[in-house]
Amino acid sequence: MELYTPSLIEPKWQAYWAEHRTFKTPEDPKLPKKYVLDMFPYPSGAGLHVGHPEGYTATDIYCRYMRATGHAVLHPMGWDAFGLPAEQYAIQTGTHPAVTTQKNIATFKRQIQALGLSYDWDREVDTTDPAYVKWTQWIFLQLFRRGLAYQSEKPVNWCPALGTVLANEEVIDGKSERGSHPVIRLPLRQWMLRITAYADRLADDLALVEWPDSTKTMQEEWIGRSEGAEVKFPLTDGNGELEIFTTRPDTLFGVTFMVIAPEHPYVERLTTHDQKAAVEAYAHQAINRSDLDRRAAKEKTGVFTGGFVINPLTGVQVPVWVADYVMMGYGTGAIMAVPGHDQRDFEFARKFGISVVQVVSPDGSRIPGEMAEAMTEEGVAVNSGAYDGLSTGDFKKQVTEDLEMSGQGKLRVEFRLRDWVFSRQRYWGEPIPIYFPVESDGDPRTGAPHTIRYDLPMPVDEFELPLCLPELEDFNPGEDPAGTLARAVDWRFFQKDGLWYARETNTMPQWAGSCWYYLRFMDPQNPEAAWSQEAAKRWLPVDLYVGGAEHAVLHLLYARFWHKVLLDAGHLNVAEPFAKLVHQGMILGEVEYTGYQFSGNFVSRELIEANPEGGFRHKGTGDEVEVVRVPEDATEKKGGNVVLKADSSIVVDARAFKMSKSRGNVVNPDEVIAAHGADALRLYEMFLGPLEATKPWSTHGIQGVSRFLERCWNLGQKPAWDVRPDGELLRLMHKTLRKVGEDIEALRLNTAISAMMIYLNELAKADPLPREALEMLVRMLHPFAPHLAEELWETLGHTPSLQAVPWPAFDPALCVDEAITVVVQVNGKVRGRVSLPVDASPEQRREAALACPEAQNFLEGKEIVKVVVPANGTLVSIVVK
RNA sequence: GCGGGUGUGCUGGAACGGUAUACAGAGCAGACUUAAAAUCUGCCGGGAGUAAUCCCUUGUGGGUUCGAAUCCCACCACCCGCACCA
Repeated sequence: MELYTPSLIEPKWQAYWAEHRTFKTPEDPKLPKKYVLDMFPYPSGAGLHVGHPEGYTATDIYCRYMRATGHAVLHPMGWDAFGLPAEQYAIQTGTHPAVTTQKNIATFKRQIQALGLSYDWDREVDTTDPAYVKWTQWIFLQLFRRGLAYQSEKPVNWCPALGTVLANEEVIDGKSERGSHPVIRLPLRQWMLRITAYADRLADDLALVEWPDSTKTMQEEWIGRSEGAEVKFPLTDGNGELEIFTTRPDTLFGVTFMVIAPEHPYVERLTTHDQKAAVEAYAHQAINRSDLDRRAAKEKTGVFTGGFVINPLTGVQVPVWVADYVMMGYGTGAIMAVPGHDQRDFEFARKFGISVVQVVSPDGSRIPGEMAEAMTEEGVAVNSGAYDGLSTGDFKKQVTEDLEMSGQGKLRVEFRLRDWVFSRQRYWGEPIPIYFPVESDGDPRTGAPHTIRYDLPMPVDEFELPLCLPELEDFNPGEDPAGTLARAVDWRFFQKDGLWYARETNTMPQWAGSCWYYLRFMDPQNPEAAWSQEAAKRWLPVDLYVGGAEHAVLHLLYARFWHKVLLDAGHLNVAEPFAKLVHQGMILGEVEYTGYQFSGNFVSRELIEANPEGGFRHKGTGDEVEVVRVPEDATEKKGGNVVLKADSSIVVDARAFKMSKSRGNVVNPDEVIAAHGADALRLYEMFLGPLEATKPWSTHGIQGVSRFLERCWNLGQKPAWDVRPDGELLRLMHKTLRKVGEDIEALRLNTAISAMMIYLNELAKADPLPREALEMLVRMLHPFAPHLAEELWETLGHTPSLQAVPWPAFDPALCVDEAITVVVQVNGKVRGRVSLPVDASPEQRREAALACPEAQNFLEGKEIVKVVVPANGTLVSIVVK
């Protein structure tokens, strides 16, 4: 008998599929379509990770099943290939990022192909390919023409030493996280995309898609729609008014002060002479604090401006303060403060001794004396003049109408979502296809004095696209905030009709390419357009999109935004790009056991706490303790804890961690394939648990599926006979067919595999082995372990490919057992079982249950109160007293 | 702090409100073998009992129900997201 040797059969079938274009997307328009998409990877230098094949295998199984059930399947793969690591590597080594990128793509592609994934490789796209960049830039121009791409001078964290803009997370105490270089808040010219113009539709249309609720919620919260009122508070000098936004206009009678952001344009106007020095010092200090610092501050800070405004409803003069808990970027950058009913305002009032007034009550009664805490819930108005007694909801509606009538306010909807900063001062990204006139006395390339008119952006003509990156020797960002490309003067400056122009030197962020790759896949080679109308009509929306939850907001929100813009521009026909979304869970490293030691002696887990400065310490003594790895076989489970075998009073930690290079717990798919084969890796990752769950990898666990595949192989080598399967085996075969099909459709791949294992266990006992029953196993196994299935199919005397064989149908009549076992419960406890024919009536079940001998002991001498016979249940419940 | 999720044998996990622990892994025992590996067979939540059998068990405590891992309430632990958003 031949041995199961994955290393022989897997390359054979991979070559067969490639040669025969087995997974080419069918053109036949009569077939129902399925567009199944994986989030394409960034081809990093580290190569594929076992996390990648998880989602890819799930969609592969789904696609192979869908092809076998008569669907035209579009299942493409490509590369999200612009990005920082290749550029960092270029800075260090001088290797052009394009070279590194192509090398990494080749590795990724080899690894993905070694998994036997059924992609239509004729549709491969690479975001760095000029033929792709051309259309990314074309989409940018669509945005620009529609006024959705604009420039702004937004203050950003600029680090001159590192020559780049840093994210807020990368700035600690005003210094760069790496190297502690000073970071300054610099207003830098940036390209922005007006995603806020689509905020409403991005929130509303979440109702149209079948996505995990958690992801929908995250997007909703990110967009942060809130309805409220804009209210105008006139300045006491009669010279204008301070506009605020509030979601609680019903608390207008409780306003005891106002707060404006340090950046607010009215700061100067409202500040009195006496307060000028204090306000200026505070504002200067606050503006230079990074957002992170501002957030980390526990205590409220602020300064009184000396100025007052008038409450439009009460006519009372209200003092105006400057405080950094109010931000310029949201609403109007100014608030009415109601300390009685807002936690932040309450804290501020407490600190600065401002009075607190109650204007909402749970039941209409007033709290005697000072309020001890802010009451933020809704209720009934008190202390609010003519509005007293109104519920919060009615009050809001009424007062908003009243303010609108008198021109003092109006309904307003605010979003937390901000416009998208779309430019990067980096090399390895798509150039933004914009140029500007240059006022110059000579050749600006040779240093002639010149002024770039950034206020007059001009789009590059479409026929000139793609606008490619210039060649550079040095990829270092340098000190010029205009970006790396500013140094490529021959590329940057050009002459047209005797006038000088300068190209935009910022590039697009990595998100750009991934915003529309699913569209290019529909028509990837089209030289005339980014995609054809026919392709869009045929394939959109994506029916199933599988990828990590880490993209829940950013990528998925950006892509939806571009999609809607392109829809409005008439290039698309469906409102949402991704009809159904599934996040595969993370695969963690192998479980690790860690103990804590102080001067060589183990200390039990419960005596340890995290040290605020990092590391761990003894709770009692405060001594720093050492974290040590403990081998698994030195531990055992006791009670709810894992303890040392040597000393069961020492509790240790047992948990799995995210795979990371630094932890050294990364599992390399190449090694797993070499040891067990791609089919085993595929099957193992699917068998591990539900697709969406976070699961730890276990080296032992792969043995189980490996054995299963081997047993399938061995069975396939045994002589099969042309006898019809019958009896229990036949019924099990049909039940398994049904379950496997249903489970694949619902992506419950772990339970589909266990159903096949059960079927195999039964099939292996059959003697003689019925050919049909064996062939069904091979056909069911095909989406999961395609190499093995193709090989067995050929061994059984069939012509490849198994992919062309339709999915076998099950017979519902054979999916039920011949006899049913009815469980007899007495007072909710199982007391016996009776066997009855399938078609036994409820009355027969009831009688049989009451006659059940084992149950008699529990019925004797008792009064039967009730007998429950559930409609389609295999159970009878007897209640006695 | 707010929002969401998860909690089941030694481990990964299974279970339309209806026989909890399917299917695997690890472990133990046996067969085959000179031996080991591989393979095959059996056992495998805890407790009591010679046994038939009984009692307990799905993070903890309540509730709804003939019946709860599943539904409801409170709490605990862990994970993820957001975090002065007016």
